[in-house]
Amino acid sequence: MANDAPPPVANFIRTIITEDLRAGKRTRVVTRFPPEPNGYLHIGHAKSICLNFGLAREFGGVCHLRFDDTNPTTEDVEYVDSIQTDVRWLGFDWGANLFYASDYFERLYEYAMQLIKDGKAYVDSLSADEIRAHRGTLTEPGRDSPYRSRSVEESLDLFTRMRAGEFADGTHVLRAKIDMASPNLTLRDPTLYRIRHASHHRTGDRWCIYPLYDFTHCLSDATEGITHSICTLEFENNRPLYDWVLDQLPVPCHPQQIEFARLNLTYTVMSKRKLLKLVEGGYVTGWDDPRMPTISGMRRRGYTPEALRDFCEKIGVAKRDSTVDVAMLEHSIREDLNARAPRVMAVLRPLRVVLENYPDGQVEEIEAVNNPEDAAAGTRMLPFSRVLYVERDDFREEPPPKFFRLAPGREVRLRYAYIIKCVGVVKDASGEVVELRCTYDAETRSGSPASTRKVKATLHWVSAPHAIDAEVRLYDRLFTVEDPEAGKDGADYLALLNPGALERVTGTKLEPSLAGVAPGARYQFERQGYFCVDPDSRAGALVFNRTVSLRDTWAKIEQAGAGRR
RNA sequence: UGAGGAGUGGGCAAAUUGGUAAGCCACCUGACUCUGGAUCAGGUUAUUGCAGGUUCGAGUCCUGCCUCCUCAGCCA
Repeated sequence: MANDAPPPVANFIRTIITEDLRAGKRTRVVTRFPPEPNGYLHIGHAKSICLNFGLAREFGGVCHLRFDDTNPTTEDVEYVDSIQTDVRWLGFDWGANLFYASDYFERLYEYAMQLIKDGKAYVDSLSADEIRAHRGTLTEPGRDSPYRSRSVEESLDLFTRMRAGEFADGTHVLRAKIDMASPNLTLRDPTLYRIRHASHHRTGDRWCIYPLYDFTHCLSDATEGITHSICTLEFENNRPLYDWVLDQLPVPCHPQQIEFARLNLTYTVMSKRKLLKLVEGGYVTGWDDPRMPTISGMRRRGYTPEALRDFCEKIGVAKRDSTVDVAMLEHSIREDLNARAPRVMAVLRPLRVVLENYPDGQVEEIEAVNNPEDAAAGTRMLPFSRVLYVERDDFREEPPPKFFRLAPGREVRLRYAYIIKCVGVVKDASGEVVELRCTYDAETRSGSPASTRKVKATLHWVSAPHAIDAEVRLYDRLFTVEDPEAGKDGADYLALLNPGALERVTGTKLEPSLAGVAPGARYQFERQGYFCVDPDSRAGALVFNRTVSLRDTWAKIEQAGAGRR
């Protein structure tokens, strides 16, 4: 269970609940997270999960997990399984409070029958098109269906036969009898039930009529004794209907619906429909592709539940549409991993270095700190030898201003080891640098008394004969623009996918202590970023994902310089 | 041009409910540093959508206006 939460940030929902409790309007807090099992959860859901489970915990209440599974044609057990995995992974526990709207189908049916008997619902036999035509527009009232005045007996009979399977899809629906002239379109005799001869992932073929959201959700909430039914802004228009249904029926309680703004993040999309398309269209490798804003994708990428929870707390909760800078998310994961991830040496793009004055065949054991932020993490030994690899980016034949790293004639320190000096550059026929000839200063080994000399840079390195190979996958933002959905209807978002969002780097050289690490393990590759072992890893063929890079001041300087030129 | 919502620095988001604009992210300095990381110290961005009004005093109250979002599925 998550219990490391920082002091809560004030938000309007906490204020409402606090006031309800104080005034005696409520005596306890029961919330619910009600996903439809038609897709994988994403970071936007994480906000809702943290809100609902977080509020329940904060006020000593409970939070239910309830699947809103009323549309058999789009839902699947694959999704109900993944959702449970994700919520649990995020650190929340619904205890025995796992529910399905489909478990309430019989009760919902009885409620519907009651509504018909009370003259508050009727079976309409108009086609979908006709119903639409009768609905009116935003500025014009709708017209009553000719079937609206059907007798209670006839509606009862028809509804019973709908359930019995006597009619084809689309031939009849059950509608609430409210007001076809209401300025709120959701109140213009909303459809409550439709016929769907489809098999449901839980109820199989027992039903061929399925209740719609507006009828199901409020009654499920009331059935479970929910006190605060928290949902997103687009349901604001539906609140009067939520209340209407509950007001017509003998329900055990009347939960309060409260709406908040859903999460939007820069450089990604957050609609299940769009994410599904990325998966089905093969634009990504699956729901858990590390480029995806899904919980499973982020988990695979190396995000921690702690970081996600911290992020959700930091962004706050309000009623205004907003888009959070992805930098905020990156801050949360860096903060968490900085404190916990063991440091390790990994050279992504190796450049061979030969220490001309280092004895051939000699190998020293060098002690390295596992995590400077955590003394308890201890130290480990690294082999050091005459031939090493350093990062290609750490060498410039013609160093630009403010470049502190290696260049001909320059000295740098090799982390935990010696200060070396570049005395020669070896190039191949095409002029590319393939090797650096360097000398080392034997007096400067880390920890030795004579090692106080300062140099401007410290490089990570790996001993060539001891290094192990790995593939490293570097991820960048999924889209090239901040708001991929900005175009009308977000139609063209696929054209905005970032082709550089995934870069596979092979031939990466790692320190030997990494041999045999298990999928999921997280490390900081010194000076580069946080990485985790991908499940694609095989013995002798490790694959790492870059979760997030380290803050990179040099990259900023270099970029600013490029901009000036 | 119907109804319902929302407008606070570059991005999020508070403001004890009329008392003189928190915090986080980002950005910029400087210190420190065997990660150009982390940390520490400091700094720049706000006439709170606009215009009036009430008041000793308004982000908070009143009036008018502007902008943005949601709703015309037998999706949720």
